[in-house]
Amino acid sequence: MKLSAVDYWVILGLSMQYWLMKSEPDVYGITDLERDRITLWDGVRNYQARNYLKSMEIGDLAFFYHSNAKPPGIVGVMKIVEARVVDPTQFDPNSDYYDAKSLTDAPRWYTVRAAFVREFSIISLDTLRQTFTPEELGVVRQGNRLSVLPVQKEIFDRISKLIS
DNA sequence: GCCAACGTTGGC
DNA sequence: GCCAACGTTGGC
Repeated sequence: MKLSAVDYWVILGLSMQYWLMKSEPDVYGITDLERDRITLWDGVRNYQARNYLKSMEIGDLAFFYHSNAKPPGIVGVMKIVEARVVDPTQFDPNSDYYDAKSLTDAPRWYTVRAAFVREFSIISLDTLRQTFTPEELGVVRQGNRLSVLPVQKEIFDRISKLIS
């Protein structure tokens, strides 16, 4: 019997986690990730989002969400391939994400490496609003600015069924 | 381009 | 520790 990685997770009693991560397609979109295959998710400078990034584990899946897009929405899936990576841009004075208050021996900003899994036709914010309540899916909440959000397994599965 | 939402900063 | 001012996000 051949076991998949997910089977091992189940056997070990580990639960896989699911996420939604935003990026502006003009800055870094799903086609950029498809080209690069793997990317370092740098530049997050919000503590709540950082805390979610820190709790990600290898094998977790995340929806790729295009923000500031016409229309905004979910456009693909990626897989976390490296957890708790120190975001190097915090120490780079030439970076937009430079943080002068972050110390090299106590970095403030951690992130992940994520790999391209698939792209699909957009599940628009409009559709997400029609399908989910703000309690079920945080991204449909008005005024939601968090760029990294957890997604419950049940909701992840329901979104997956909307993929055409 | 507007502006509501909301996180962060800094004076007190 | 409070909260006003300010800056940013992100939909529209």
